[in-house]
Amino acid sequence: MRKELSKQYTPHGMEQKWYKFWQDEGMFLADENNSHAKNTYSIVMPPPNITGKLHLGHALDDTLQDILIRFKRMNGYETLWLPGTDHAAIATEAKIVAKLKEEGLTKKEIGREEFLKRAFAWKEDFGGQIIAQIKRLGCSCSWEHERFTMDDGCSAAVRHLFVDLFNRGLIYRGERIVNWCPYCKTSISDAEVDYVPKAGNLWYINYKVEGGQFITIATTRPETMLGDTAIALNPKDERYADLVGKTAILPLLNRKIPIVADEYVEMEFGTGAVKITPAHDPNDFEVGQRHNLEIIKVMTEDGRINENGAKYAGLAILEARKQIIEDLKAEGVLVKTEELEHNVGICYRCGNVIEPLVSKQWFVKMKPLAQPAIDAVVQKKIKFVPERFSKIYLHWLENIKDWCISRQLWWGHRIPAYYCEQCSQMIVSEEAPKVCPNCRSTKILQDEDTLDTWFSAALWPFSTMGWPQQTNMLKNFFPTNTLVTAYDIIFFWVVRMAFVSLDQMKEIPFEYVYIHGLVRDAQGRKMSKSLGNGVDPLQVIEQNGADVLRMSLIIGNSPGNDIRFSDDKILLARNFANKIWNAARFVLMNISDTEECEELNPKALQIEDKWIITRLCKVVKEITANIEAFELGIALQKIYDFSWDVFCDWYIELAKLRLKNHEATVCCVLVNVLKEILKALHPFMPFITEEIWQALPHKGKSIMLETWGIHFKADEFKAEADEFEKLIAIIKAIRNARAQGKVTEGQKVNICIVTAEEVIKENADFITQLCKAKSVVFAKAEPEDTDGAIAATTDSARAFVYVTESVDKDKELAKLGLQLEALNKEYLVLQERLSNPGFLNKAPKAVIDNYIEQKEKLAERIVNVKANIKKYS
RNA sequence: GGGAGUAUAGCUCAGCUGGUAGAGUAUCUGCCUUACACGCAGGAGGUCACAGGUUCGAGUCCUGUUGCUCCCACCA
Repeated sequence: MRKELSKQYTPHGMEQKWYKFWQDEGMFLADENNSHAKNTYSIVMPPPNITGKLHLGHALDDTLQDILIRFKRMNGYETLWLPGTDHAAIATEAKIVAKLKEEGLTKKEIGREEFLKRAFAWKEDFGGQIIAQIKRLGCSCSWEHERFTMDDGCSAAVRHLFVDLFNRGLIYRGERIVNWCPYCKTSISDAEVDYVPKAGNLWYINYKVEGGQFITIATTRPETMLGDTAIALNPKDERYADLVGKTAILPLLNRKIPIVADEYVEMEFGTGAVKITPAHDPNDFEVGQRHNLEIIKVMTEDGRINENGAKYAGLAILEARKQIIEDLKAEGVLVKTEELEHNVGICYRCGNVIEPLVSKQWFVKMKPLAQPAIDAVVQKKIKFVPERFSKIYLHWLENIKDWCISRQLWWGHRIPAYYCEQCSQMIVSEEAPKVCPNCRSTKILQDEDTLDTWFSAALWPFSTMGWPQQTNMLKNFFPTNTLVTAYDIIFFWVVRMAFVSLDQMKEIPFEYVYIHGLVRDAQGRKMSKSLGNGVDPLQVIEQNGADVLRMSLIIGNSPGNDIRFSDDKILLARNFANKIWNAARFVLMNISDTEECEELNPKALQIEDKWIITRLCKVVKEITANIEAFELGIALQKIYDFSWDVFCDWYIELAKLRLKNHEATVCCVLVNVLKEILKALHPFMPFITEEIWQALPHKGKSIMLETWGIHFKADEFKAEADEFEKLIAIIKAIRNARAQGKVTEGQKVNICIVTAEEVIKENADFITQLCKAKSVVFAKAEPEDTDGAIAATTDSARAFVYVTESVDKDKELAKLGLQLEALNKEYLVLQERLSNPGFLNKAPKAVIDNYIEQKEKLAERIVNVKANIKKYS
């Protein structure tokens, strides 16, 4: 049915309408029982966390995936795009703690149970919001399979994995140095520590050595000396050769500590002598292990000095530092103080300084798990796009340390380890034991800690498909085909999915890892809350539509590279949407209600039809290859260029001539080419393409279900299409000549063309039309009279443009008079509105700005018209 | 200290396997030719960071230098 389209593209309304339609009609459904295994395509959506709103990074990530999944769906694949949300342990817990604080409450006061209740309520609120926002973007996820990292199935998978790794000796519990955040009161993994340069001091302190000598050490953290259990020197350091093996006296506490030799000490730094605090420094811990040193913890978990710190006990770290410096000065052992800028580890979540400290934690033994994950990438079973990111992945795995998986948080998967209160027996099991297998006691407590968020995230590609059950979905859709994610998440997530999948499934979790960059602001800065430079994607959707947001994120985007998001891009996308919209409007205005344009009759085609079809086939073929190679930015650019420069600027202009006679073939070509453009564009801009599609005569239900690719044979008309380019070339040259010769639109010209090309001679009407000519004649040789003519030359033709008439002044003046009148009227209307206080107060700012802009443009035009009137009178 | 990216029109960036430099925007000239002024036609604007090399031919490949960005490690 032919429908009227409004003059300008307005997305409002169409998005909800079509999204609901697609979903109601079950178009996103993945048939998990489909056994045509070769014909399936699956993507696992990186689950957004439930702490916040959709940001542009998500929007980009999800748009890329939606393009791929829609493309594959149109290519006939059974597709599964499995969505979900992540509980984001530490981040969510921090938010809830902050909210409690507002109410004057603490975690401990309300207790674990109540805390979890609140956390789940939070999930209901915000988890739902982010899903709604993803739908708003147009993402065609398989929503009936939506998952959450802490739902029953995923939780069971987590316990299964933990128990399995534990039973195989790959999970152990031990005292190790961990990164401790005194604010979040939990350990965090190495990857969660950020290092920032900070101005600090390097203090030089004399330690007395037995026998009366002194040895000077340098430190940036003097308070840790309370836990010193040795001094270390480099074995090659001749300055101190005689000191190794002797005993030093720790100032303030007067503890006797050994002097040891260790390669770790750099002779050039400080004095070449290092105090060793195994409990509070990762390197010192290792030195301690090598030399069998005592480990003395002097810090509490909330960042204070503990009872081992003698008189300093109870002081916060910085207070203790101050006091200790004072006391060292008083004792006369503080030799000097230097300023030193050094890197300080901070918690990636709360920004507070990390204190390394020894504590009992759960770890995953990484070496045996890492190797298969390394092999998978080396052997190109898992392929990174762009390839260079595999280096980051490999480098990380080759230097991996054991993974600390326990967190002292409440929000998360509780560690499935249980302790008998009576006999201290530890039981690790998927289900909580009722009685102790050792002493039959029923007093059993579960480990207080929860697991690192990434422990459950590592299972995501298959826990979401029902693992550890052997489901049909797993059989048909696992391993998944593609993972789309940003490069900043490679260590956190990609690596962990890889080794867990290879260990548990004996298969890679995905074949391609498509890495995209970060979305930055117009100045290239990271978008962040503190800078306030974040662009809210929802607002962009509100103002311009999801299609425009999607296009502005994809255009000019190449794999792995960051993109800058700017108003220019939005404008580009909006203008393009409007262009397509109007091209469709034009086609609809020119076809009759009963037009049947399903099939093209090759015999009825004119040369320009064959030309556009050939160009179309070529471009669709290229676009297909681009999408398959993940070059989505290029693919979209090609659709843009073809639609605008080829279809609109040339074919529609050429078609106008034939449309005067309501010729059926040209209508048919217009409709069919437009349809092909819409199909190619659909993965990128799903809503506008569906809206237009539904307005066109068609048999299908939705453009989503159309088959990708062109129905015509690509090379059939190639020779004629090439011929046609010659006509285009001469038209361009003549237009150029007109402009160079300052021939205005109003001035008619006669054109004489010398050419041997039939294609030019036969299509003189097009030249008349597109070059605004009065007449076009052909000559065998260059005309004798070329005085005043402007020449235009191409490879195959030479044209002479004669300006035959000067501008008819009276006619021109009359026209300009009318124009001026109309413009003035329009101007007055705008001015009136803009001086109306009611309007100014109530209308949205965007509307007012638009009016002001329009008014300015009108004023400019009025000035121009007035100038022209002056010119002619 | 190790590694990676990047350097192309005033600005923001494309440019895949080497073959006559592209887009958007800004700018200049003409246009309300009614699908679209969110538009049309035309123009100006680039030693493709620098220096070498391979090649008949290099923005593209190799080596080096410089600037910017990022990642990893680490600084007692």
